Amino acid sequence: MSGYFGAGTRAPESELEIIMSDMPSCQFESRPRRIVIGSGGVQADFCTNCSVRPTSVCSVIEPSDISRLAEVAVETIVSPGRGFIEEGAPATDFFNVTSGTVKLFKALPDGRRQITGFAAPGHFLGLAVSDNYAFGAEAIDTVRVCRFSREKMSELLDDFPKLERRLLEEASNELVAAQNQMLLLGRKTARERVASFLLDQMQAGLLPGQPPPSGGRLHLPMTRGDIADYLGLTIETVSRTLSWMRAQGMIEVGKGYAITIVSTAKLEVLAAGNS
Amino acid sequence: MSGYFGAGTRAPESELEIIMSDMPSCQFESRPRRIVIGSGGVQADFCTNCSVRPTSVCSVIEPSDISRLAEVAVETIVSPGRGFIEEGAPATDFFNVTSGTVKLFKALPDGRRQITGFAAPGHFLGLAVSDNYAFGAEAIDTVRVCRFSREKMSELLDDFPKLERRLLEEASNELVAAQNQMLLLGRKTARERVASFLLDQMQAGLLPGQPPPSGGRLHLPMTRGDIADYLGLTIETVSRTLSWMRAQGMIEVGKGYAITIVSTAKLEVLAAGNS
DNA sequence: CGGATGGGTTGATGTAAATCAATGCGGCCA
DNA sequence: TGGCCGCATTGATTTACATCAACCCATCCG
Repeated sequence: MSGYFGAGTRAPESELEIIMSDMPSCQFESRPRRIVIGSGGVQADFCTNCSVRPTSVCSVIEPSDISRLAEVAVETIVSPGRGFIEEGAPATDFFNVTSGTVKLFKALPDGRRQITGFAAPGHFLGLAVSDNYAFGAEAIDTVRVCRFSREKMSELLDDFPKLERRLLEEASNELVAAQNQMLLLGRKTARERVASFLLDQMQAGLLPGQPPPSGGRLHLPMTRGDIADYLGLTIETVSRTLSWMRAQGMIEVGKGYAITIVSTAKLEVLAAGNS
Repeated sequence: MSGYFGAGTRAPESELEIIMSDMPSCQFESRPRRIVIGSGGVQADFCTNCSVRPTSVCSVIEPSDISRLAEVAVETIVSPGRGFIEEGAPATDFFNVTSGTVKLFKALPDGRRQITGFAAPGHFLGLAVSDNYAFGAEAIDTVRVCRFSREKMSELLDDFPKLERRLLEEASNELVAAQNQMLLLGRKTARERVASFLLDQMQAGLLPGQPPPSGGRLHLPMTRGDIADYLGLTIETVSRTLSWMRAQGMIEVGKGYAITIVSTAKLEVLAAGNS
């Protein structure tokens, strides 16, 4: 019930920081090593030239006000496997994904993990009511994010009412996705889950800002383990189900992360529940 | 991407309508029979005296502007088992629950159902990006809701910026709840799910506007079937799990809808994953 | 080069929860 | 009053998926 965008505390920033994968393991680094590239003034075209601006929340800021945005945004590069939001940690920042794919997740004390979503370029991260993040976030491939402190975000919201409406739209979209995922997790079979997932991924690939997926060719950046944690299954079940779909002539499973959808229709029948 | 609060079309309303349970079955009634009580002018204290105003989104409207609210709100009574939002139907209205409990759900073509949440008094309903509802809503017990057309809600949002921020807070809260539920549905065992549910229900009962739950006494308005559909289980598993918890001395299962929580600690250990 | 490591597939086996089934109970109404 | 219906509980059986395990194939690196 208290202030929604509570003011966080954070030292002044420069333009570009990099969260390096300087350790072989994937452990979380809550105080990332920062490499500041450039210093002093802000490039005027920093946000103007942003590739995801047309599809992100930033699109509601008029070109004339874009410098306001560039002033408070800090671009950060996160290397694969590295976390940049820790579940339960103080929520100091908001993020906007500008390239790469992020996995969002919650975990139980014993390590069981549920991925609650994948964030593609243009996705806004960090909406949280409490002063702590309700979920963790980790880069799947190399990820670039734009970071805003809660403090500065709050100022922006005061000055640009459109931004608030856009965030509400964003939140509502996520809510709809979350409801779909609850239906999937609570009531769908393994085959239905995987089919739904593949169709969703294809749909996501059709959105602007992504490489055009010609044919039914998908390039999934996440591992089988990630897919399993997203669908509430095990790695083995995901693998077996994909093999089964291949045997049914629904998909082709390429080497690495490539999957080709051969029959959208068959997958849709499956996903809808005609198991 | 189009207008968020699209303007719906709706005939002028009066103050009170009742969606009757005039049929023994529970089938959905998309065109409810309306019984208008009173006519003409609007009571000035309609919203002022609203019991849930302090805890609902309406609280951000200043007392001086409260008449604006009363002008566009229509109170509706929904009898038990009756639906008032149909999944997929055109999203014409927003709702604010003022008494009773509502179940929100999504369904698969073959009838499998997932309850995505229960809405208690003060809860705001109807956030949807598209022009169609993404979920259905049905009264569990006798429910009173305040209804706003999208059209009029849109006007309110333009005039009261605070309302927008409050809605964002509401949406974010729901998002956090949805993420918790995804973790539950994807990764928790039946016992963990039921334990989490009971603790959540106790927590919800402690919030203002609800009858004070003295002791660990809960009065769950929903059936075992509803609980099962919420937790992604079957009726039998819910029943067996409750019986097991009773045998463990964690709870007492009273007649009807009463459950008493004997050991919060034991339930918390269970819910956290120490199955 | 050779061994370690991480990701993936496939097979054998186990099990938690679903399904099938019987019974009890309270409310409703003909 | 008796029969029906919805809801709940409990038992027997089945099953979809998890678990355990073996193996392949890259990539990495000493």
